[in-house]
Amino acid sequence: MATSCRDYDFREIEQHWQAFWEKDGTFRAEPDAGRAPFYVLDMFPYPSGAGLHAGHAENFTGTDILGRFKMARGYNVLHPMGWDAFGLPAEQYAVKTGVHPAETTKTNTDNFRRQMKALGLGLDWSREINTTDPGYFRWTQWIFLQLFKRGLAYVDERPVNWCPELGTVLANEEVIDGRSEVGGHPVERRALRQWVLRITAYADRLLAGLDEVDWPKSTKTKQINWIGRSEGARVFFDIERTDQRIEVFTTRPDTLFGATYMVLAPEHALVDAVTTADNHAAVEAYRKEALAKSDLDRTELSKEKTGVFTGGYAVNPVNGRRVPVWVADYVLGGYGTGAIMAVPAHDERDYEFAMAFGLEITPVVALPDGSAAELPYVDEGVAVNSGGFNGLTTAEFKKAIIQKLEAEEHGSGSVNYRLRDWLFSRQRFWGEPFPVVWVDEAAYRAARNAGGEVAEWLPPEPVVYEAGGKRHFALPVPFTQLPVTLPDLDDFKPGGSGESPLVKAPDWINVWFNTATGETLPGSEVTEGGAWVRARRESNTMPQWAGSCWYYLRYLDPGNADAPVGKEALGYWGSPDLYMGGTEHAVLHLLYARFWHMVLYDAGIVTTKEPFPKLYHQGIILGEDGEKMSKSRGNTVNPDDFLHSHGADSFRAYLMFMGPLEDEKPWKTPGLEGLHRFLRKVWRELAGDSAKVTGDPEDALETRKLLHATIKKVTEDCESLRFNTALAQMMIFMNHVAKLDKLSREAARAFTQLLAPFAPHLGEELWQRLGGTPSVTRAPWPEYDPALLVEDEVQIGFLVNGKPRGEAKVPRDATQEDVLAVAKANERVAAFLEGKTLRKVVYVPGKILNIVAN
RNA sequence: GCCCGGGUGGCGGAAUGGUAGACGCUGGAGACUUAAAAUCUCUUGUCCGCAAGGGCGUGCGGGUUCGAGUCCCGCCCCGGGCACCA
Repeated sequence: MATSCRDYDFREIEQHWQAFWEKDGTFRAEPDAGRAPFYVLDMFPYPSGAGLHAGHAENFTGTDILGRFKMARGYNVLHPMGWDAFGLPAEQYAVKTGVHPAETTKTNTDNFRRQMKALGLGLDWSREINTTDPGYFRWTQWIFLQLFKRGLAYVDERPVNWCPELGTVLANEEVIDGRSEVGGHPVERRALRQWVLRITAYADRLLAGLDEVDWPKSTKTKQINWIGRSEGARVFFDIERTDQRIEVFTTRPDTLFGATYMVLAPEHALVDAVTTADNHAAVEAYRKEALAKSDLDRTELSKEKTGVFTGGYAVNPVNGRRVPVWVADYVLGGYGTGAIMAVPAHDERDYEFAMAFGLEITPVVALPDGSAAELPYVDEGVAVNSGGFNGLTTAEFKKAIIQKLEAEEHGSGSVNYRLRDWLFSRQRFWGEPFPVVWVDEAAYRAARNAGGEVAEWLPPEPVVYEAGGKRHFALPVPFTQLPVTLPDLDDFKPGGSGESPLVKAPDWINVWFNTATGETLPGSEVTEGGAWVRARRESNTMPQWAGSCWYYLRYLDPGNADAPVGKEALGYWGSPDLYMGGTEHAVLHLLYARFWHMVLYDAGIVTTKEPFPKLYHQGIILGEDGEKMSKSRGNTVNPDDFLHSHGADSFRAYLMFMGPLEDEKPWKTPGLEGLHRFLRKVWRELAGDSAKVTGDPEDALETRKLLHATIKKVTEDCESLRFNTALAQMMIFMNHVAKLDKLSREAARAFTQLLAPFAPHLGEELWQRLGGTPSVTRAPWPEYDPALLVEDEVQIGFLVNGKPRGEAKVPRDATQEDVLAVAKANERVAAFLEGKTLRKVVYVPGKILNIVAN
């Protein structure tokens, strides 16, 4: 039943059809072998307290239009939604107010869901997922076990932002200019035990896979740069008077003869071994100072190079020269080997350092023509001062020197990555607990020897850390014991020692653990011996990225209790046909998710190498002032306001009409009013009291032609997500209809179908009023008749020497001679040709005739 | 500094190498109305001109082409990412 409103009462219409979709189950998706699947996926939102913002609305409207369009084209469309609901804001709110993060999450997701329904999004709510739901994170933990078992998860001491005043670790975004965002307390670097995932083991696959996906070029480039593969060589330099050697990575092994000193990063393990007694105090002081600096300070204060001589020397393996070893913070501990051979003649940083400290500079590369280059010269050239290698080009030299190094066991060809392993733990409450307990060595051996559930998930090498003179061994909480849920807490303040608030639940953190079955009991219970050992749970939680790394799989089979996703569901739906979201996730989320997908591929869970074959970014919507929306600027756009004042259909249509979906563009409320006017006009022409659709007249040829041109344009534009030009074409059609006295029912229905994905409520209402059966999304999409798009007469522009001088309609198949005759007869053209000799004529049928004359 | 995008009317934007500015907004003039709203009509790049029409115009400078917003070379500016990555 349509509504009975006489005017375009969008409030009544929108409510009515939202209720219909819910009752009808219009967007419920079930596998159907008879229909081709189409899976359209949005980056699921973090349900913040602020509610849906304009960017969300743009993102979800775009995918909704595509989904509805594909439904009408006969596809079985899956368009699901869910919540990336673990994360910092809910926890911070809990610390402040005592409200449990789960409660905040519930409130916020309810609000988001309400807003999405009010936007008229055709989503399958039966598949809604939430990363904080134990039924969901049970599988997040299971995937962690897969990583753990494969040796891809390990623990390491890593520096974090530690705020002594707050007694907590801070995320980078909580630190502003070296002080805590809350309270402005000083923040320092402090090494804490962390879980790390070995993403670097997949660096080459992550790089190679980019060739196989249809992604925006800029996003691929960002990932390529982030992975940062570089080819070069590892070279060993023996340290004088010790049996140790320093390993360096260089992309320019051809400059080895120019290595006149070496630099170790302050955190390098061999600093003590190299440093002589005389220099010990100075080196130690420098080291302390450097390590206290944050990454930011270390790079920002880097205008002048600093460093200190260790007093030690190493030996250049190619020429036996003694080279002094320095410590300087311009060498990064985390990249390469944390040590470099310095070639000041051919590296700007080394040059600057050598100049500052008066170190030797030996040029070993000359310009390609053999003449001396101005230093520092960092490009390729020909070798000089390089013994038997003189005269070789850079490329030849690289090959030759790597052979020599390998033969003499002083080095080898090598590949290095900028990509670091993924720091995977957070000292927070509101995240997935790790399915891990810590035990002593005896318990570890017991679990290993028991060969039970626990042993099944153990990695080949134990994961171990040392503290308080003891070694702690990680045991997996096996799959059968998942999920490991969060304990009840009413105080979410940090633990104070740098540990998460979870340590405040003594019976949760300290447990009895069964080394055979993996069962746990509260530590305070009296437990019999046998396989039961004392254990301490991992107190860290996983980062927010974890839940979002695999949610696209869970949508396919959200209720499955036996697997993260069933083979059948995965086989039917496959990968998302389109993944839409903002560019802010171009690197991290999309890289982490690809990494997990590859691990799941190796584990035989998924059958595709890449999770997201086609990716699209919607552009940022700026405030009315052309600046980024922000509360402090007061230029935010709240969808709720406009849904109420202009309606969801107008809001959606305007969002799509603003410009290309992927472009950054400013919001303009008068523009929204324009689209609202357009929809009102559609109502007036097709459904209002003065509607044109009465009786059933035959449309004039011109109207039919325009309708079919519109069907073609809208169809093609929907396929390629050019929604702005699709709407422009629909406006052209309506402008034409406005001039008519009557319009056929058939044409009105076809137009309604074209409009329906954009303005779905109005679409359903008109569709029913025009005699259709809801939902309009189930009616087959209109086809255009190509014969109607062929014009008998075409407009030709006349150009004289490339400048437009007139135009005329000519028969479609007119010859160049015919058209030239018409052009010459044109007054303006004739005037420009007067007194000139015709040199050349270019005729492009249907477009232009260019007469070249002088 | 390096790597990506992008510069078109008053504004958002449109244009397979083929008549630049579709469509929308804004502004101006008018119609309808007692009035307003709504709606409709005309107009709206710039300069010259009463007009017909003409000159100039897609960040700047060159080039290719019968023809360039579109392709090539060199700059400038804006946005984003990375940033001592050896």
